Amino acid sequence: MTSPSTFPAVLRELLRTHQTFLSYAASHVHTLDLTLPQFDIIITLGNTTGMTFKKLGEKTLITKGTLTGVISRLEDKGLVQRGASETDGRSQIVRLTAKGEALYERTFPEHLVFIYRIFKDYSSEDIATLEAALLRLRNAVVTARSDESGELADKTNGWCAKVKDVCKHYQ
Amino acid sequence: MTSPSTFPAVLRELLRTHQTFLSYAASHVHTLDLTLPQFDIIITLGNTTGMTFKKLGEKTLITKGTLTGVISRLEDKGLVQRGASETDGRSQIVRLTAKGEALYERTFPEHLVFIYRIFKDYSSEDIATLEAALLRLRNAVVTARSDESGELADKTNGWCAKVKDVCKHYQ
DNA sequence: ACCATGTGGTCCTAATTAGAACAATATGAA
DNA sequence: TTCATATTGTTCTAATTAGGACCACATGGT
Repeated sequence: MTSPSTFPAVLRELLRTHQTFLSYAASHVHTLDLTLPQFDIIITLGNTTGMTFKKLGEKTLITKGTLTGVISRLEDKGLVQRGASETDGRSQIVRLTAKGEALYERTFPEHLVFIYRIFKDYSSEDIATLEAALLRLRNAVVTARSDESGELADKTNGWCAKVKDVCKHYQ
Repeated sequence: MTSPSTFPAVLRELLRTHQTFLSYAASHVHTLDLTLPQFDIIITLGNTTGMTFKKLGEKTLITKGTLTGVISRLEDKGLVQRGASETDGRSQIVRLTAKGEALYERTFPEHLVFIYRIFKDYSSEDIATLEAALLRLRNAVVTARSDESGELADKTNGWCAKVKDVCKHYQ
């Protein structure tokens, strides 16, 4: 428990940090004439014999509807190629082309170094701690989401009045 | 310093946590027939006499180009209104309308409770720790970004070979 | 074999996003 | 004042995003 006026701050910070990091990563990726999701696909497919749309979406956190477009654009650039799955008639296997593989080999280490600079002053424990803190927050969200069904209406009615006062002073 | 194979994991976790949280928050906001950025504007404008586009963009982390569209859509819904600034001929002041104010009063406490459920098992220190960890990461990104100019080319060349080996085993 | 149900990808829409170009206004130096 | 420069908000474009509808194929039970 904490004072209600403080907890949204941590979420703002989550958004801010997320945005700052993405902007940093993008500044490098854009020099390769790729968008961040596109490069994410290249990285995920690197050193791999290919992957289903479903698995690719799970790894990169890209929704299937979006994924179709991203892959198509990479296909237009000649970096990836689609192929039919041999075991499942519905599935498409996405692979890097030779050109895509070459791009990966050439740019991924560079990108890794670029990202690595962020953690210059981090110890192993620092990173582990940060990751654990993020994981905990994510699990807390998942828990809240699963608790949501039905209970919310009951519990919040009592709280609303109390929180309403706090809102006046928020910000 | 840490093993290079581990640090991208923490960034993946940042993206995953961010996405999970946004999806949770959106599940509530969508019941109000608003998008997340739209509701963010309503919240930011609540209990306020209005705000410049610039300030609104800084608070909500929405780029000015995007902001114009978001505000226009909220204007169409009759929730906000634009007005000229009296001190600066370039500025537009965005305000909640009476309808927008009413929506804010009615839904913000509800939303706060909804978000609050996430931190059910967090102590004050837990939240402070999390926020500090995020802030530190953000500052680390900012530092890396400002160190970037010129130095990168020199330093990375030596590292690339070393990192290249690691990449083989990554994932 | 047949059918109900579920799953994998594609397509569509409305909205957001970053980035760049642009017009109008402000600001400060000469 | 006058001019160079910076800032504010709008507009435009290409890409991403979530969500839903849809089709083709899989799977399991009968």
